[in-house]
Amino acid sequence: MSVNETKKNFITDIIDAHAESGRFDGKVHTRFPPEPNGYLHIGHAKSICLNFGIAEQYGGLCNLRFDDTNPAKEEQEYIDAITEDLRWLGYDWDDRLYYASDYFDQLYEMAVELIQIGKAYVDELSQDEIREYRGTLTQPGLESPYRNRPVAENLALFEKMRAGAFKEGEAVLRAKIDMTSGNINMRDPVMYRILDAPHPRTGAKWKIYPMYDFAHGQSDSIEEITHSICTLEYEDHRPLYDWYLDNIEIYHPQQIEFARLELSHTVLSKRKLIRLVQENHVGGWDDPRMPTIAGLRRRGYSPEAIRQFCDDIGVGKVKGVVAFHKLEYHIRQHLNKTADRVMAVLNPLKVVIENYPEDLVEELEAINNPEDESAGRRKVPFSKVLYIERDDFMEDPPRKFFRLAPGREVRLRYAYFITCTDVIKDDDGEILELRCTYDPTTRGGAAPDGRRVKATLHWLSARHALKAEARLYDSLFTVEDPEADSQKDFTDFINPDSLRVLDPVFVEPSLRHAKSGDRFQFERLAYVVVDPDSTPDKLVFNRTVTLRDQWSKARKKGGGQARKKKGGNR
RNA sequence: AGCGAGGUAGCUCAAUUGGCAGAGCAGGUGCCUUUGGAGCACAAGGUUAAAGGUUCGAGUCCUUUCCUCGCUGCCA
Repeated sequence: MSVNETKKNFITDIIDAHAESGRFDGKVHTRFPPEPNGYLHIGHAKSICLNFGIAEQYGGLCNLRFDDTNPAKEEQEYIDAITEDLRWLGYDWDDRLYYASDYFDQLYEMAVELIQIGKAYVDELSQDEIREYRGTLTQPGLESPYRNRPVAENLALFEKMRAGAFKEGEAVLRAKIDMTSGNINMRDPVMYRILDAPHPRTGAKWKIYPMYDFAHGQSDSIEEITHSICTLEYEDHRPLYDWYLDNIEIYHPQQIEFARLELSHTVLSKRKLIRLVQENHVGGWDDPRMPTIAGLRRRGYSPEAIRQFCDDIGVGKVKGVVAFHKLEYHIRQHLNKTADRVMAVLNPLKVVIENYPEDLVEELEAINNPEDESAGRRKVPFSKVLYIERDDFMEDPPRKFFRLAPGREVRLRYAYFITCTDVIKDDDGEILELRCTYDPTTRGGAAPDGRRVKATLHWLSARHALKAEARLYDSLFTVEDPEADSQKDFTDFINPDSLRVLDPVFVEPSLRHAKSGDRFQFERLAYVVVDPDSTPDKLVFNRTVTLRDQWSKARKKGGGQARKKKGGNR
């Protein structure tokens, strides 16, 4: 996997500056800290590539740490899925798999320490009262009446919280910082709350759980992380991150914030993704239309393409929206080099070669991947009755349509030149089949007399073709930003044609033993992947992405009949 | 209004830290082609949000203004 070793950005600038000043002895140790409350998505991939990538770039290490401080939301299913996706993306953390919950005992001791030095207190204000006392963005907050309890009382109360003597919401442990701070995170933030929920890892041992802010920095510290990279919305939390570390007086990593990925034509918030799943707008977390890693995998995306994409978009502090077509660019780029070409006909039109012998079957040689000679060659059977794509024939073709038409000659890829001699229709005028003749001297697709044709068509021998199912996926949303309209719900913009199932379609017999996850290019159509729903009797193909299509682009622009604007004013 | 962050090509990012504003993608034009794919070539795209200042020299430093985003969970 080629990674740009010299890729520079504002984070590497910071790291280089640290190396210069000697702050971390030139060491680089990062971590990827997902909360196991959902599946990983393409936005996480950016963070993953960043954290693991930077560690690799500097010869350092990157830990995997599950940020599991809220048992009300977290599940083992997500831990397993996240682990699988990370491995699939190609990352490895050796034995450095950690959980914030591993540190619950130490965190508790740190809290006790802060109480002892008078910097934390047990507050018995209700949740609503705490909100009122907090003040607003423009007005300072008020100190809680419980703020100045004696240390001994705080210690006893905190112990009672731990022992389960309070119910949820009856008491919290707060840091004693500054209720007038312009940064609301510093207005005596909650350190511990009571949660009456079993934890996936610690079970019923704890009744109190640390908040993110009280767990994250110390976890980084315990693991001796040097650079704690997170997204922009934690900028306001950095003073608190620093405050805990400084007051507990332990090793102090550097938090650095970057702009999270925004992608057009999709949503990336866990809240919205979970709604797509729960409201059955999609088939699950791994639905090929989902921007999750599992979804992209099932869609046919490769780890290489995702990593290249992340490398391409870079990292900065400016929020922006990356066009979805950029992701598509990278998967095309990778699959063009690696995917074997095969022929498939999605919408068949029967073609009878009138001058071809009735029972003859020829095995014609086809190139598996013109971009990769080592992919080798295969045989494709040719016979008298064929299928071609219905779109590849027009009875009355417009000017720039180069494919088959009455009287016109085209090439069948790797086979022969054929000429359309007749169009057979039913009573309604629907085209049933085409009659053609072939030129035996053009076997393999080259004309000895040097004459040329303007189009090359893919085809299948009708009696050898395999039936299969094709799932044609398109963008899940019809608009660039489904969240832009505050009057409407993002689900209002779901594309009703985001999945079109074609059954049956026909594919060449060489595909008989294709396995789930195998990726191919259906020549002239699309890149596809074999779906896990496939059975030995019936393959199911998911369309990953279409090929770039100049013809349909030209057609959209006005059928190729370039015409000058009237009026002529500029 | 308070605190914080940010504004470089349509989009995503660079600019050797004060020294000729450059790439990739998208869009455009042409070439080539046994995928209308792939590939190749070329052109275009900018008042660096704005104004002022320092300087031989400013995207970069200073001042002011404008605009965008985040923050008032016992979520992360």
